[in-house]
Amino acid sequence: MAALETTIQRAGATGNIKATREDWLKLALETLISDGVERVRVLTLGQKLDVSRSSFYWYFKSRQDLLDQLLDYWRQTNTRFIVERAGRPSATVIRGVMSIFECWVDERLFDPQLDFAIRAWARRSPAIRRALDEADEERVNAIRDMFMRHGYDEEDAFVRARVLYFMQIGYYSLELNEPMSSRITYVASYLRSFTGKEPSAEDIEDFSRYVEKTLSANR
Amino acid sequence: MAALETTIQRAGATGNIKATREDWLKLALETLISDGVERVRVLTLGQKLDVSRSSFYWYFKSRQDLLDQLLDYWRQTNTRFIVERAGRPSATVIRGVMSIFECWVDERLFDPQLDFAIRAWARRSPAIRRALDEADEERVNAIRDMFMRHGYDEEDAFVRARVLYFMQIGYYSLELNEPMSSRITYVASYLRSFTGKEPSAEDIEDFSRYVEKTLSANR
DNA sequence: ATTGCTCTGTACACAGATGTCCATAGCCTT
DNA sequence: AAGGCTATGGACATCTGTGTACAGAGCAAT
Repeated sequence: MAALETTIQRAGATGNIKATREDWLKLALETLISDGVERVRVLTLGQKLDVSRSSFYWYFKSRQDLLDQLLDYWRQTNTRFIVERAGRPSATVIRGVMSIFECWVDERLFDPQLDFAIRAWARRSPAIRRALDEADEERVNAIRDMFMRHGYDEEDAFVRARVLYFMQIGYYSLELNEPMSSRITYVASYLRSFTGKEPSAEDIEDFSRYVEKTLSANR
Repeated sequence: MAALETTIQRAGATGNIKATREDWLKLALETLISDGVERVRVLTLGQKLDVSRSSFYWYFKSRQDLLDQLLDYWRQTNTRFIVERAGRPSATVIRGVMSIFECWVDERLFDPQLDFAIRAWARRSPAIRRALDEADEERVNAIRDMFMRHGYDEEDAFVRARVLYFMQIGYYSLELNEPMSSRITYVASYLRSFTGKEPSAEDIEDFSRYVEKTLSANR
């Protein structure tokens, strides 16, 4: 993502540039993800970029200004893909759930660490809280609708959507760092547990193929 | 909990006491729960207790010393009750799961906010990380064993334990603040989803009764 | 080569946090 | 009432962070 932008920026830069606006943003995002908002600090970022803080205040109005933009970035990524995947037509529920599972497998679709960082941030900022609540509701509703399209009644669809979504958020909360190979071992069990139906051998096979493809693409 | 201790302490106190060790600890715990470790600060706590920081350094070696004791408190609460509830004999899986559900209903058994605070803390402290991983594993294993006692094979039991536990952690991560009345509306659906079996009317009734009793006891 | 624009460094003011030192207030015992 | 001990207040040193002011470096266009 950033490599390209940075190159473009640097090429179009006019003069005496050590750190571009994108450098600051990118490092801030990485820091938000790995360490949380509290650690996104102008001083620290500047030290890492080996540039003084004036550079920052040239590009950004204040620290708050930067944080606002980090939130915007999140808004435009994580939720969008879940809703899109849940909305795709699918032949069976199993296939529908598999479609959503793709988000948990491919970090280009859903970045759990970023989501987690936002969640922590929301604990102490009402504005973030609001944005997050909206996102969560939008996601659960999209998953519920998928279940309903496959004939589950509204309550059951809602509960199953929650179980599926909350379970995944919970999984990320634990930060287990399991390799993908162990995670997919249990796919059949998860599908059975989430849908109440038995996945076919072909379902499992197709999903494994998708995971393989994704892993090599992200390498 | 704290009212009693505080009274005892104050009674036994010898002299010129404005803030007891327990006052500091209790406020620190509350702050940890509501705002996270980063906000557990000697200065801030002192201001709230209306006492200078020297008082703190009389009781505690350092801020770290205080934090260590907060972790100990957590160690001795949350995990213990989950394991205990999961280990109780139960006539059916449904009853077994209900037994664990009690922890999610009664904050005297499991304090989700505290657990969450520890989880956030673990992100930036390897020592906390280790303690938390151990606790998570212990909890999942206890739930898995419960499923196995009711005839689920090991893999299925393990996945169901994870779904149940992760789903709950995920639920807390979202911090929905739903009233208990809406939460119990879906109990039947959750039981069905978690066990793959149909709860009886009596099961649901008994659980509602338990919730009622707990709510009034915690009031 | 001069001018102008963009970006950077240095310095300053200020706020909030930790930890240490030491005098002493206030109760308890004798 | 005097002394002793516990707990507290206030001062000081130090560190980390934000934000502002301003001079000036370095390239680009003229």
